[in-house]
Amino acid sequence: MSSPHAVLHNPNQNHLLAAMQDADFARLAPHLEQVQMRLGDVIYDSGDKLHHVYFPTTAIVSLHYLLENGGSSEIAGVGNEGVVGVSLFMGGDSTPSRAVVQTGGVGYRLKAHLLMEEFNRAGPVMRLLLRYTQALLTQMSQTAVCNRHHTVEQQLCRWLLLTLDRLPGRELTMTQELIANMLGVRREGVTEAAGKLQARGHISYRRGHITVLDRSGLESTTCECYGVVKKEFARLLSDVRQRQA
Amino acid sequence: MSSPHAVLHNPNQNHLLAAMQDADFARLAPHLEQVQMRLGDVIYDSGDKLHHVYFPTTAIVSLHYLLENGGSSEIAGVGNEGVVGVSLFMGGDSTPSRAVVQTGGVGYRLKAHLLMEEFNRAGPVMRLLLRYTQALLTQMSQTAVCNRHHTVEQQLCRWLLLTLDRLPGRELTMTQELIANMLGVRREGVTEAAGKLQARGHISYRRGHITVLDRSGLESTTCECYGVVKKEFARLLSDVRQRQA
DNA sequence: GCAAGTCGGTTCGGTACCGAACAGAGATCA
DNA sequence: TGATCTCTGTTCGGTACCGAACCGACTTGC
Repeated sequence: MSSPHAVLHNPNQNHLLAAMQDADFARLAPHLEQVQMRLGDVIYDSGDKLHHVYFPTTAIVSLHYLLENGGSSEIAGVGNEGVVGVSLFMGGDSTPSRAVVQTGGVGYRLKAHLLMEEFNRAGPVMRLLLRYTQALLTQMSQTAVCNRHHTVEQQLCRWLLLTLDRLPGRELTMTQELIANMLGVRREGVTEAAGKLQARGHISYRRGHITVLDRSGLESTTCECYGVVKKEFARLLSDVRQRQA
Repeated sequence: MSSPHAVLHNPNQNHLLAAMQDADFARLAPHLEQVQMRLGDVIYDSGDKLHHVYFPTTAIVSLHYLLENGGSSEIAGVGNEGVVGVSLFMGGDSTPSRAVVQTGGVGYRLKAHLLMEEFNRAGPVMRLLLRYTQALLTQMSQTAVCNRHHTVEQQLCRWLLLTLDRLPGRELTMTQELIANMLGVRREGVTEAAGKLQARGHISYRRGHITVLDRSGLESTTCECYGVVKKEFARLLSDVRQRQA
């Protein structure tokens, strides 16, 4: 913490790390390694053995699945509310999915065996990580239902809101092509949906930059899935104490 | 185990129970309560506090999500390979989903606080349950991707195969209407897909009874999702020791 | 053996999304 | 300034699935 910029990037910007009790955090802190996570970086690929877990602060990571025929879909997203690599402590060393950086930024990583040592104390840190995993599980199942039943426009709103919640401002850097990959639809579908949202004054965008003008407009257009996920995250992780940076 | 039928219904028919070490199982066994699980029974509903966990042996339970507009989808299925109620030990007392009996049969239930006592020993039982949850997580994410990218026919094959794997014979008692609810599609879609499968000689059916005639035919028609889920379950739960009944 | 209920087959029009292709506008860099 | 690349807008035909409706066949129970 001797860097003059330490206050700008701090592990406590990650909600899980901030929620740990001081004694627990103190054990881990010396081993937290700040990493730049660049757009497109593959944190781990399908079947990879995990060597680290990542606690994003300003970065956002997308958990993806790539099909044999080239199609893909986002299964869940992980930002400063969570951790990338839950399969490590769940006991499978790997998953059939892939984790890609969706919004560049900073995160903190921890060597796998150090996290496992902490997890195996079977104390508050373990319970926190399991509660987070439960919330992740809700996000995944909601995605499954949403993919089946809701329109591209609704899903786009859901995705924008979930992403916005993980960012400080109200602008996101993201092309329609990339969003299409996330949602598992064609780019044209995103263009059309985004066009409608812009026409209604909910967002404005230009070449890879989307600005949310009317958040409540998005909330009224999206499906119930956004609210369910948010509520479940709040329910499961609300009681956590937040250490200040 | 004094009943003459004890050998017909035994907790060890559930793979998780059978995989426990003798000492662990011995602690739980006296508290395992055999229950008849009837088609349509709601094990728990969205938001319900869990009082028991259920280890199905011959029954199959479907984890469902019911949308505001009446639509629904299966998120995952649980048979003799698993346990219903993972959110208990994951630390949320409830989930936003619902668990419904999809195929009637027998299961064994355990009071919530007894499972938690065992889980909190942080030993092999905990690790087993977490590994199972990881496999469940794979099933859910695969469902999400499958819903987006694959045809009703492929998904029907996936569903038939996964259900078949949990049953002793090759016949399942299930109307097309119920299957449609599982997959989150219209009944007509299931009728059409099932008709094609029957025309090709893969299955035959009549009024609520489906017989699989050519398993490998289904396997060649289904999408990759079936294989991924099966492989992941095998990978995560293969090393378990099976106690004989 | 008849009535009532359940299950499966079929049809029709409508629509959301796909796949491919192309055009223009903004960015980037020589 | 012009060449090139990326990102967005638009079009066209095709298709998988939806929503509603209806009918026949089988099952069950009186």
